Amino acid sequence: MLALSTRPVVLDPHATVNACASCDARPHSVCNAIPDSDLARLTAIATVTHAQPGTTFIQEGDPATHFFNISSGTVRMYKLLPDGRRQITGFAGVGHFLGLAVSETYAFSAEAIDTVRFCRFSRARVRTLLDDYPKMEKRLLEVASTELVAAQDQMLLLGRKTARERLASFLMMQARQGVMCQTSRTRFPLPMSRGDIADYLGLTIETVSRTFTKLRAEGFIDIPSASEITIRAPVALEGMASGLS
Amino acid sequence: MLALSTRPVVLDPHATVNACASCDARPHSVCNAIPDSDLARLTAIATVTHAQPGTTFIQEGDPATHFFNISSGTVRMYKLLPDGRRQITGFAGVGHFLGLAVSETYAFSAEAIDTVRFCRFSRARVRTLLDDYPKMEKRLLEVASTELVAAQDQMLLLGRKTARERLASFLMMQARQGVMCQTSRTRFPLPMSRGDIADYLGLTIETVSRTFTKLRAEGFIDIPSASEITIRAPVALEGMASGLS
DNA sequence: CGGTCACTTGATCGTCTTCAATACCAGTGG
DNA sequence: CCACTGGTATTGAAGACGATCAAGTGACCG
Repeated sequence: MLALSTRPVVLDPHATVNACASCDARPHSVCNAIPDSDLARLTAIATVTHAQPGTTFIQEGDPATHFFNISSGTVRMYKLLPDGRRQITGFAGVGHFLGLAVSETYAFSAEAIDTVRFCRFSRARVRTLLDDYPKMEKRLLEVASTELVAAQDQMLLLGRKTARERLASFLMMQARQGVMCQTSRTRFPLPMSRGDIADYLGLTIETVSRTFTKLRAEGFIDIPSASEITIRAPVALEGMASGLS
Repeated sequence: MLALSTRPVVLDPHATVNACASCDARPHSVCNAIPDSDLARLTAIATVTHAQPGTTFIQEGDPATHFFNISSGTVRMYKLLPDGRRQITGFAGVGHFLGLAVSETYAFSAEAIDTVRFCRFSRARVRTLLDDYPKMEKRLLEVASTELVAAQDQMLLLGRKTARERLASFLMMQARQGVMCQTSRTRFPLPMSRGDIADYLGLTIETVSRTFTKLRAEGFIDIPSASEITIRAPVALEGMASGLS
């Protein structure tokens, strides 16, 4: 439950020539379904954009006009109840594809946590692109299926796990996906605040903080700074995450 | 949290000639992406099957060899923690497509609640079918996207709503999708038990029962029998469901 | 009828929330 | 260099919502 930032200030688009070819996100993204030779077509419909920390660039309920593809930074996706209660449905990093939906409006909001670079595609244009590249449609289906599985895991977490188990699950998840860009296998940054973590795990800031402190006191983790974590007992934490505590 | 039924007794498959053409589920299902003229191809790879109440026909962790398409009855999908805590991730009815996943194993289990009729398709065969019918792939992507949106709603419910709000959300959801097959717009059956509802909403049986009783005492609903509900104040309940209580 | 099973209701308990105070940290300006 | 500020994180004490434990009710069925 957190205060909201102001509405999306529009961002600073700048045209780019064949940006897709040199995009950092390409290897991790659905874009790799399009062969290098045809990359110009993708570049043609993409608008490269930045969002400053705290900027809302997708607003739940707004007409769903664009798709987004994150090329750097971290995004939080969330839904709100009228009284301000917030549920973060996921964090999106490099290569993540946002905006998949049948509905005419976005089903969630998305905010930049740190500075985020991303590509924006008009839905209509992507649709025509998809017709020519069934492989890309296959990739999207894969992505959607994978997210669905992750969503089911999250339901198990939110519905049935204790605060301790939730934190352990969260940390192991971060550790797993952090490995790619980390030197140390056990130490990684947490780009999001305690409030974000709380709203992602269905807890309060205080419970998150207390549970972190306890896990540290018990020797499972270390907390060099508020936004950095070291895993001390990965196996034990993995067990805890899956409910064997 | 409920006791588990025994492992899947295998079911009674019986070959059928062009079953798909007369299938009740077809209008509601992804199958309708395949033109009537080519329906024989679909029938050729489908195996029509029944499952008795309580039968587990998909087991989390088993090799994911088949897709399923429900033609009648209701199914519960769920995940378990090692100590038996259960989270029901969804109920699947007529036309629902199960088994979408990239992974080599099923991410959830599925059990028949009442007697369920469904078609079973080998994944490999469906894959080749998809290559010939890109329209079907599009439909699958739509289905996956829709489920993803529903999953996000469920995360909001599990992470941030009160017991009261969860029950209200659940009832309105049932009412919405029940309308299709119901005569009365306000009265509908609940095929699932209190235990199922509890495990779907992240509550206990007792809390579900108490909350139902309270909602009835307050005049929002009526409970003609344990497995039937009448909505008395749909607008108020809808508000409650979205957190305006 | 007696037995089973699901559901309901009641009393107590515990985990997480809420409310409140304090600590910490980075940035700013005296 | 240090005081001041605003924001975030931590810690403590009290409270509440839902869980747990336990008993009671009712329906269905042999």
